[in-house]
Amino acid sequence: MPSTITITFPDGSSRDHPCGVTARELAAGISPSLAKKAISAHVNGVHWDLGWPIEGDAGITINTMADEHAALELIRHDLAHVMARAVQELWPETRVTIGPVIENGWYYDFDRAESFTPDDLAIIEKRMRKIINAADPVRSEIWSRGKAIAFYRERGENYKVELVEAIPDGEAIRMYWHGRWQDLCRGPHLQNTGQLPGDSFRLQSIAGAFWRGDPDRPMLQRIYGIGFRRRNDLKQHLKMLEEAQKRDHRRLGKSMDLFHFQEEAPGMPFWHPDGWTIYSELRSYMARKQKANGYREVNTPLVVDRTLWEQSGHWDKFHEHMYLVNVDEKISSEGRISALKPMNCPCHVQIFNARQTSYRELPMRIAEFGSCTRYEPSGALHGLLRVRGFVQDDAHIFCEESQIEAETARFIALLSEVYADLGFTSFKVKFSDRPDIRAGDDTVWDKAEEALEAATNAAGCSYELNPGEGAFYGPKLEFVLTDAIGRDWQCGTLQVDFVMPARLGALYVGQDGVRHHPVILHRAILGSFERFIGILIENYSGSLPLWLAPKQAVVATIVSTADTYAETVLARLRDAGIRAEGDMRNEKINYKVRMHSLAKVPYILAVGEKEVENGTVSLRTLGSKTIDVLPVDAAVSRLAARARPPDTA
RNA sequence: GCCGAUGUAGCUCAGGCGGUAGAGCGGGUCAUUCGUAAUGACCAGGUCGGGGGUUCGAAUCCCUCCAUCGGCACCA
Repeated sequence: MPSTITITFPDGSSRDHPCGVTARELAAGISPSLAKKAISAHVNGVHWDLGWPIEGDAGITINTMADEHAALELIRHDLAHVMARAVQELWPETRVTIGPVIENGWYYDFDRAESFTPDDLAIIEKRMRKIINAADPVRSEIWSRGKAIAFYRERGENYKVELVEAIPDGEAIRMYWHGRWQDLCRGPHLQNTGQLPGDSFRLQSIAGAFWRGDPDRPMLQRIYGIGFRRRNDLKQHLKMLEEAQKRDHRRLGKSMDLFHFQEEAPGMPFWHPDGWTIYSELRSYMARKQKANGYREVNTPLVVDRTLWEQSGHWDKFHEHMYLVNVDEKISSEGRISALKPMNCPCHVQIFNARQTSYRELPMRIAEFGSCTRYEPSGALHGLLRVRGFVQDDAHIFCEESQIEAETARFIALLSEVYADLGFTSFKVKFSDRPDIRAGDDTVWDKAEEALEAATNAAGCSYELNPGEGAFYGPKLEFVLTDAIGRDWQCGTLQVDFVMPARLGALYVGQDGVRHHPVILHRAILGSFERFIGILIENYSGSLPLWLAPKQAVVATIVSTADTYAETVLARLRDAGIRAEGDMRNEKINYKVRMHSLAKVPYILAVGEKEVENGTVSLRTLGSKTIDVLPVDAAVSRLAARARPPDTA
């Protein structure tokens, strides 16, 4: 190790320092105020604790609270420690585990026999402020594994023992102290707890979480917090959450009278007329899009004998999540067990297998708006976003290996068009590769993953890796959309499958006259109509584009003498294919405008004495205060033109 | 499925240390005929999620089941 090292600052100036100098000392060398304001450093690009020694030549920047990224990271991380300390001070019997930074905040998992209550959160917050006010110094040391394990054993912190044991050889075991309170942590951290803003954080919720995500290990109690640099940022975030909750599709579904759920059929939506209108419009649109892109639509049975599911491998992996179907023994002596189909692929393969297919017919694209039913775990159900009964916009592309690339590009293009039409211009793409439990040997998986990866790259589609999350029969691309409060949901998917064709005996005759297994591309664009509509409602806050709006226009009378005229206007709109309704109630126009605006009806056509006299309507557009007075013909043709679905416009 | 919370009128919610329930919106009726985000009055609506227990008496306390919400786990 050299005795002196060269430190270079962002302005390009550099100086020699003794090896092992800390960023805190460097900051102090610049100015006392910087030493006080400093929160951390970046040393050769690595986020660095002010107290860690620097042991080689380095470029360094000193961070203060003005450096947003570093500041938020530290604030949230230190708040996690301060919260854990507060909890252990209040309830010393609590064992601590882990507490990472997450988006907007942090969580910490605790093991404690008694449950935390919502009231406890305020108590913990108060204690945290006390710790912040104490401005206790933060320091760290690197310990040997043996010393750390002994330390935690003695204190009964068994989870920490397990964590220390799991740290790979050669990685430092760093021990941190916030005042006298100790935690195992990679760091970095702030200089002292007093650097934390005491008014810009909040404990949000308590939840259960399995230790190490393993359902066979103990259930811990997780406390979530959010933290920011300034009180205003916190307030803004809370306000945003509140606004987001108003967009929740479950809430809008109720207030807009689109659908409901009830105890007798958990996870199975009852679609009301207006909700079903959205559904039907979307389905017609998808049918046209797919037809125009070379898909043939089919329909397959809802109830299928278990032998088919055994053959496909779904029985083995998912039979606990399948609805089994049988009939009264007095009526049937067959004794067969069938299942409601949880997915469509084996059925589509039956259609493929029903006759001999030539390579000339490939790629063969078979689509179905397939009704599927899955017994999802009760805790997974979530409005329309996770249901037990749903319809997939499913299709299977039977093709040769050489066609994977072109078909992938074609699919991604189609999906992008559809998403853009539906208001989603940006979306996440995840690449999920082989899971631990899977069908097919590794050579098949190598081939499938390589093919999908190459095809995705060739299509110019960037993605993030999602290791081990593929389907049991093949790797998949997931097209992910986000709900009102930022939760991710897989909607579209593309899966490359070399396994199912062999299992289900799918064959085509190649150019060489020999039979081959085709490759199956499993794909969906929306995923399920249910989930997609849920996201769609949230994305538009219920104000759907005109072509999807259940009620496109309301003709509202101002005086009852306009009733007859309103009826004729209404008839004209309906003749033009507009979903219009009349409001001839004995109410003031103010009331009607308010009511239909709240119901998010895109157009209100008000008619009173003037309109009757001139053959006009007063057209009011949702979200706008201006009113167009125009002849009925003009209004009808304007609405009709605007109401055309994007693929027919 | 697991941890925790919640469940009162169509909706949003108040109340309830045990003595059989309230508001606002919505709905109905009547009056009002009004010009772009709430006209007024009156009326009807609830076995307080289901079942069981304690009690003279349970919406309120206890047990249990169901559903929902927030997470975790799961997601073909």
